[in-house]
Amino acid sequence: MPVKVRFAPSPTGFLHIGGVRTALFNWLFARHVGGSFMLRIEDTDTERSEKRFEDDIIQSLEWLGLTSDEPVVRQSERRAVYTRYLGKLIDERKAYRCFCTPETLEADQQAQMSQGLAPKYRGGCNDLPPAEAEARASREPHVIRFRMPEKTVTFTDLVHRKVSFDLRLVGDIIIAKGLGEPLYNFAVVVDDEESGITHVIRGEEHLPNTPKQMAFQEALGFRTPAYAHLPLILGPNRKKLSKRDLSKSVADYRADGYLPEALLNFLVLLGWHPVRDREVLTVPEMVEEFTLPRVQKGGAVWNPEKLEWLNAQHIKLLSVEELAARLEPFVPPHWRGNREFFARVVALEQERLTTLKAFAASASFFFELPNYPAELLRWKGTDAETTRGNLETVMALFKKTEERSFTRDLLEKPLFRLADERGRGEFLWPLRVALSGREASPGPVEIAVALGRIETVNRLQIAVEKLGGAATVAS
RNA sequence: GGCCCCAUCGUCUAGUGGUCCAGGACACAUGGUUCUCAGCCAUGGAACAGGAGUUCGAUUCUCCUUGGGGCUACCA
Repeated sequence: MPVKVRFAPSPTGFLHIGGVRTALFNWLFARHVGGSFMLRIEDTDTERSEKRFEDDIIQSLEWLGLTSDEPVVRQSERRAVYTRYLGKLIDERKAYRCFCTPETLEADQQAQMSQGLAPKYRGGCNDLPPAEAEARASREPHVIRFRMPEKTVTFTDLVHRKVSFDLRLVGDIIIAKGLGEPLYNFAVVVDDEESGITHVIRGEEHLPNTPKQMAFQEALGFRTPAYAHLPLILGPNRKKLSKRDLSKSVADYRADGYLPEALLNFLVLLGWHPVRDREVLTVPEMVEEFTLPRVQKGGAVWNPEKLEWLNAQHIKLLSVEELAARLEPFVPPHWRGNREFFARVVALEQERLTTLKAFAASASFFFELPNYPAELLRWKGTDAETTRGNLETVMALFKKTEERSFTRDLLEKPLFRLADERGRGEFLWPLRVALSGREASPGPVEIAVALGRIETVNRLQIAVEKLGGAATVAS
């Protein structure tokens, strides 16, 4: 049977990091073995499910490149199917209608827990004669309970190895609020069977659900897929990452200038490790190397610094053209007016960038005349006269340089000879500040070359004037 | 409370009985690199939770303790 996996989020919130990790591992597993991956929207809870969340999930997955090989399935569109199986279970006496009130149930549950018992249903509806139950069903609100077999279930989890649960402790759980309203555990089993899912890869919080779902499969005559429960992603407090820890959704990371491949790279390393120690991986490399047996058992704490570092690494991996294209949504349109110039700036900033978003702030001086106080031009208290003299010297040098010789190679030599004569700090610092207006920026020659001769001289002129020099050296 | 899962540097992890006085990455510290910041390079500190057992030999196997986590909904 061909391998088939699914990612089955419920649209009750924006797609978050934990969800992406589950989707990623499913997708990688499918790609690695040549199987298929599908998306199923688990919207059986009509109260909490919202269309905008579903849209966000689909769009985010698309941005990440974790796309479904098949049309998206929505549980809300499959009610008739669940109803049919529910009816079958009731007819076969494997499930029954329960008329107990939530209040009664909760009281009994409390009572059991205070006695140190595992709370389970003992309300008595399991003994109701079928005819009577059917009669009451038409006029009384009720739920449907599954007659849980009294036995221990043992199964082999692909990451945890052997796991076993005693179903006697679980009892007759509710599988639907009525014939038309199935609950999670039941709907999952039906859909996985009908979709031909061979491997269920999901978060470890579902481990206790597995034996229940296996009991349903047995009752319905379904096959049992292979299971792999992934370790949880933990917040700084070592608890399951919640929306509170991570007010950030995938869309937020996108807006903050993270690359999808960097986010994926970071996530794949949370609970999995390649055979070799190389950690910066492209998506094709992840597909190539991913295997389930190398998945970790313990939970992993989310650490944003490493994500930043990986993002910087992936930015460096991009070609200048590609990076320029990805930067588009993050910069004012007029910056991109001159494509050639924009590319030159991108090339300069590439190695110092950690996020796409940071580009606008650190590169703005290339596109707009910098505004800075005159004092900034003076290196460690060098007096204004000396500083101005140094700037005028550079300006003179640049002015007599031919346009075609205004390159990094040809400029560096004479400039550094001068810098050695005048003192590197005293000479280079004011030059760099004159061009960038910043305390921190790329090197002066690099900026000058990117800016071009005319604009460079122009900015030097402005700096000289700031230091009280006359605009004498006009050309 | 009950059931289940887990346990190597601060964090992510390598490690499947000897090759481990435990390796890599992030972060941190120090030094180097054309002024600055970043980057890059080098160096450094930093861990097998504890106790029994199995074994000639345990980070690796078993058990217990401790610690952490998940589940225990007419949520998923």
